[in-house]
Amino acid sequence: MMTEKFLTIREMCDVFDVTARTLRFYESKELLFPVRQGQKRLFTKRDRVRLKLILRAKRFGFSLEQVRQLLDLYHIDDQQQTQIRKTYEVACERLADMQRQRDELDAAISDLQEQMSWAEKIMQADENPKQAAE
Amino acid sequence: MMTEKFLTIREMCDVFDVTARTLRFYESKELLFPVRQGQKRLFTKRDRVRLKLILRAKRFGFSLEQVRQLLDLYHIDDQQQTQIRKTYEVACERLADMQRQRDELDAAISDLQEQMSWAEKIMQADENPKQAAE
DNA sequence: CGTTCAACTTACGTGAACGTCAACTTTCGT
DNA sequence: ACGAAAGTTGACGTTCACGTAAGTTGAACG
Repeated sequence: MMTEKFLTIREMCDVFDVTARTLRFYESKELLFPVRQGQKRLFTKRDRVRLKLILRAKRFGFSLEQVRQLLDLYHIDDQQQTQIRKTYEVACERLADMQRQRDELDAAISDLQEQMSWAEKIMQADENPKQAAE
Repeated sequence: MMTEKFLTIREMCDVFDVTARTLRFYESKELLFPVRQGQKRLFTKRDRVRLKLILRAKRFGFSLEQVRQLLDLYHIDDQQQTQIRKTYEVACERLADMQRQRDELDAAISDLQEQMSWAEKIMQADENPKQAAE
């Protein structure tokens, strides 16, 4: 049997460590588009790719609405060509956001490391007290 | 006149582009500690440094509570030495978080750039149509 | 001295992102 | 065939991070 084409909601929950509520909520917000087998949802490969991106982007502080716009870029083939340009522009902005964010993150990491090495010195002096008072 | 030691709430709002409500809210959550002149708040250099970090960290998707813990590292000198070790450990975890996040961000940027260059090709073909139908 | 204006406190309201509970239907194993 | 398990749709509750309005206080200005 080839790699199963669809996942049930429970399988999705296990794989991505989210609740069923979350998946239904994302569907209601048009972030995911599971197909139906009768009443049940079946999540496709595309949904899995999208969910991965959603969770990732969330960790960067993007709102679901921002994520939704971004996701449009990942299924252009489903869309009209006329939409591509607009989507592309949105992507440009998001990309710029992300690059700015990476720069800031680098700066923040450097700052924190500096503070930490400073703290290390303090702790050293505390472990090995020669003259506590100045 | 030396660089003014304190800023009023309004000046803070202008400098950092936040509302007064936000500043009071952050104070109530023990993220900022403006001194009082009578009833009025005066924000110190330290508050300004902290606020900058708060706003930055928020953009990375950290909650205010996470930020509060992080901030403790930046005013060790105010604290008891006994606190340093715990604070240091928290900082280690946050640092790891941030590094993981940077890696993911790099990956996300690459992904997006790839999608965009793909979109560029589509748009090229659309501008310069030789054979629209396959 | 009255008022204007900024800042303050208190408190209720709001949007985003789900959690949780109730009341079904569908499916599966024995 | 039937009861448990899994899935579904409402609908209301909750937490976070503020917004907003109402009423108070204090300094400043004509």
